Amino acid sequence: MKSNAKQQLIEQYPLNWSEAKIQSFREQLLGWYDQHQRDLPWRRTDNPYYIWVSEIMLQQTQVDTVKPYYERFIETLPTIEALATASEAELLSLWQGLGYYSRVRNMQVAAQQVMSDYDGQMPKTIEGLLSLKGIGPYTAGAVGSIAFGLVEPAIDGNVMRIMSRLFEIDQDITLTSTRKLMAAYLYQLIDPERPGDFNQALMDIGATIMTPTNYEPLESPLLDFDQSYHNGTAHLFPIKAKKVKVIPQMKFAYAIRNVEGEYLVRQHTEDELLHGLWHFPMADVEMVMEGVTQHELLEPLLDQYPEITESLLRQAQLIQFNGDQLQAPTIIHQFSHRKWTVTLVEVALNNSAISNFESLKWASMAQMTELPLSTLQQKLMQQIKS
DNA sequence: AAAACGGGGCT
DNA sequence: AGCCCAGTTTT
Repeated sequence: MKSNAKQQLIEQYPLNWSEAKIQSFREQLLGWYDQHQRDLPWRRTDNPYYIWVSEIMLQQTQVDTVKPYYERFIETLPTIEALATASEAELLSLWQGLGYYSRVRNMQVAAQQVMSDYDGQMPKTIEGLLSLKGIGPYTAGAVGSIAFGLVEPAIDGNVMRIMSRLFEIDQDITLTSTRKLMAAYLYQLIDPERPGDFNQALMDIGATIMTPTNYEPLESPLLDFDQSYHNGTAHLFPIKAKKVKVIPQMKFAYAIRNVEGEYLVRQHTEDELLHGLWHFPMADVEMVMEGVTQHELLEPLLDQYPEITESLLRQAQLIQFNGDQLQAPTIIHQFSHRKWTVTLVEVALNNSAISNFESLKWASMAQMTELPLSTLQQKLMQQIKS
C-alpha cells in the first residue's frame, strides 16, 4: 500500500499504544514463533513462486491436505514459465481433489501476466501483486511480506478472529470498514524488520491456540494483550452477521389504463410485503420467456385476481410489442430477504371501465401521487411517464 | 460497497 | 440434499 494511504488509515484508527508496548507485542509474538513455528514445506524456501503456490492452495484447504499437492505441483511445474505454458489437462490433474478449479486457471493466467508484463519475475510491490489474476488483498499481503519483506498485513479468517478478540472489535467482520480498522491496527503492530514472520506467527496462533472454540488460550504469547480473554468475552468474537439468504422472485406488475387515463391500483395487505402501500396489481411468475405471447402475459393476472375478468380485458391492448418482440422494462427491488425482479406490463383498455372492485380501484396518476407509494411503485410509474 | 462465485466437507 | 466456508472477481 502507498505510504500516504497507509498513513491516512493509521490516523483514522490510531492504536494509541506506547512504543514500548508495541515493541513488547512484537517480541512476544516473534519469540514464540521462533520456538513454536510449524515446520511446513513452503517455509523452507524463499522462492516467491513456491510461496505463491502454497498460499493459493491454502486458501481453500487445510495444511495437511495441501502438503502432497504442493510437493507434486512444484516438482511438475517448477517455474512460473512452466506454469504459464502448461496444458489445461495437466493443470487440472495436478489440482484434482483440491476444488475451486478456477483458482488454478487464474494462477496460470497470472503466470502468463508475469511472463508478459513483468519479464518473468514476480512483481515485488503490493500493487504489482494485486494486478495478478487470483491475487487479492490477503494473498498480496502474504506473498509480499513472506517472499519480499514488504511491510504489509495478511488478513485472513485466522487473523480476523485474533484481532477481534484482542481488541474486542464488536463490528461485523464481513464489513469493509471492519477490515480497514484491522488493517490500520496491524500496520501499527507489524514488525518492519520481520513482516513475513509476524504475519505467519499470527496465522499459526490462530490455527493452533486461538482457535474458533478455544476461549482460554493460556498458551498464547499475546495473552497480556488479549482484552477478550481478560474480560471473559472471547466466545463473543469474531462477530459475524449471519447472512439471511435472499430468495429471488419474478413478478409482473400490470399498469392497466382505462380510456379516462386512470390505472388500477391496490393497497398491499398485512400478509404481504410493503403492507399499506399502493401498487399496480402484481402477479408471481416462474420466469419470463423470450418470445412471450400477449396471452401468457395476462394469464398470471387473471389467475391471481378473480375480480379481473377476461371480458374486462377483451378490448385490452398490450402496448409494448414491437413487432413480436416484447419491450417491457424490469425493475429490481431488493429487500433484506427477497429480491424482486418486476416486469412492467402496460395494458390499455378501449372500453370505459369505471366501476371499482373489492380491493382494486381506479386512480389517475395525480391521484396516485397522493397515496402512500413504495419506491418500487414510484419507479414503475416513472417508467410509464417516460 | 455489495453481490456473485465456487466445490469439497459437514450435518 | 442442502448449508457453509474464505477468499477473489464482478457489478
